[in-house]
Parts: sequence; C-alpha cells; structure tokens
Amino acid sequence: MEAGGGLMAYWLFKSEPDVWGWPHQVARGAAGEEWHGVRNYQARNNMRAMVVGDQGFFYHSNIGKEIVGIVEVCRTVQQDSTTDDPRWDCVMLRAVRPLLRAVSLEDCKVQPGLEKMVLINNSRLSVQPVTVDEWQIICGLGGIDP
DNA sequence: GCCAACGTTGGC
DNA sequence: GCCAACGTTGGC
Repeated sequence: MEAGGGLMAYWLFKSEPDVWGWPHQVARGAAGEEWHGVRNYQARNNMRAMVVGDQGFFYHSNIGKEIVGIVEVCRTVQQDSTTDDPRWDCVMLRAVRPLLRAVSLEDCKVQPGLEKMVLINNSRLSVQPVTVDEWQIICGLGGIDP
C-alpha cells in the first residue's frame, strides 16, 4: 500500500474543539500539524497503519459532537514531540476541506448503513477506522463528493 | 456536573 | 498473569 497507488484508507480523528478544533487545523494550512497527545494503544496502532494520502474525518467531541471536515495524512508516524516516552507517536495531518453541512453524532446514529460505525459503538476511541461505505454515506450527508 | 464505559497501572 | 483501583473520556 502506498500513496497514489494502493488502497485508500479512511479514518476518523476526534478532538475537543476548544482545545484543537477545525479552525486551528485549517490555520495550519498545507504544512499540517502533528496529531499529538494520543496515549491509547489502539488509537496509536491505527496511526501506525496510516500512509500518506489517507483521508480522515475531523470530529468535534464534547462540543458540537459532529464531523466538520476532511483531513489528509501528510506524514507517517514518528515520535510524538510532546513526550519523551517512546511508546507514543503520531502522524501529521493537513486540512483538506470542510463538509458543506456538519454531520452530527445523532445523524450517524439514525442513518441506515452507519450502525456499525466505531464512533457509535466505541465512543472513546480517539483515532478510529472508517469503512469505504461509511465514508461515502457521510460525505453524502455532508454535501460533498467522496 | 454526572456517570458509564473503558483503558491503564501496579500490587500480588 | 490476574484483577482491583484508579483515571479519563465523552455523551447526556
């Protein structure tokens, strides 16, 4: 699997918008920003599986509880610069585009085809996989082409 | 602000 | 390796 060639993978990244929200991410521009601070093995392992070019939803937890934009992995994992603990590393993400309409957690819960979303069934996982079908459904709800 | 769910830690 | 205690997340 490689950027531009192999299979595209999809993900979802959660952040509390008062700490790090979509506007912060957009302000970083093409340079992107480390998705640091993850201290959970499952979330970290998901990041380890990412390649440059993978796409992700940007979700606002706690405040809003909605998917607001699309990000792209622009650097594969390396040590999380906010800790010396070698267990934790992170990818770099850049904002790609906003959804035309935010897609809320509630929208996802009632939408046929999203019953198995990790967002709904494992709400505490901060970096989670999204299936192609889920990606397409949510892009549709968000008013953009997948 | 509450609390259920879940992940991590550390004593044994 | 088990499991009780503890801390955190995040929806409500």
